[in-house]
Amino acid sequence: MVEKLLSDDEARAVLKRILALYPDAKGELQWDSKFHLLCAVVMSAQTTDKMVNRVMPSFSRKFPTPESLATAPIEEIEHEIKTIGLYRSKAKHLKATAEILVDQYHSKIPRDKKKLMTLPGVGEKTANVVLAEGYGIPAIAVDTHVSRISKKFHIVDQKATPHEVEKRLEAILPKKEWIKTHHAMILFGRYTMPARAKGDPYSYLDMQN
DNA sequence: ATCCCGAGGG
DNA sequence: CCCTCTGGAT
Repeated sequence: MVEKLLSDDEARAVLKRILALYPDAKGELQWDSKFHLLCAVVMSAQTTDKMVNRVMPSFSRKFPTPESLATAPIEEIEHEIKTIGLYRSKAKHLKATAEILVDQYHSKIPRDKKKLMTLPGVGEKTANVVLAEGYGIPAIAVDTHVSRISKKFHIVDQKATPHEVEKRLEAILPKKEWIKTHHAMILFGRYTMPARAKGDPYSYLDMQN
């Protein structure tokens, strides 16, 4: 069967309504430096940010700088983040990323999407979060919520990749709206229309179909 | 396509 | 018990 996608205007109307529900949405990850922001976002894969926030204070004290993380024993890093899941690969990626930051970037966090994406554990979604949250650079990070919401409302095809979702959203929204719409979609997906939500998606928008 | 993986909610 | 959580590497 053929899937009917929303027009640009229809998609904008849905997104505008989501934004109206969460006009002041912001990222909920807690961080005190761009380095710790990067670490927190790497950790947040397939994990709630509540769990990440729970380990970040101790993590940040133990590993205040890229140098301290790069030289730490892998077991020590694993121990700090064990409760967030996927901890072995995340610990390995975090240490390797810290080593690259020290060796190639003077321990600074690159302000560049392609450079960010060369870091172990950093893909397009993570890079976009760091750019948007850390540097205020317009970007739409496509996570499970953004992807799910975009598909439920047929803003994109059901088999669209995260990259395709990102390009579609960026094409229909003015850059000024990218970051706040992204945040609104996250909170809408987390609190209003979670993965187990059933029935007509528009009923969650309080909007006529 | 498969693996990584603990914690929380239903 | 089963599903999901601001994914990325192989």
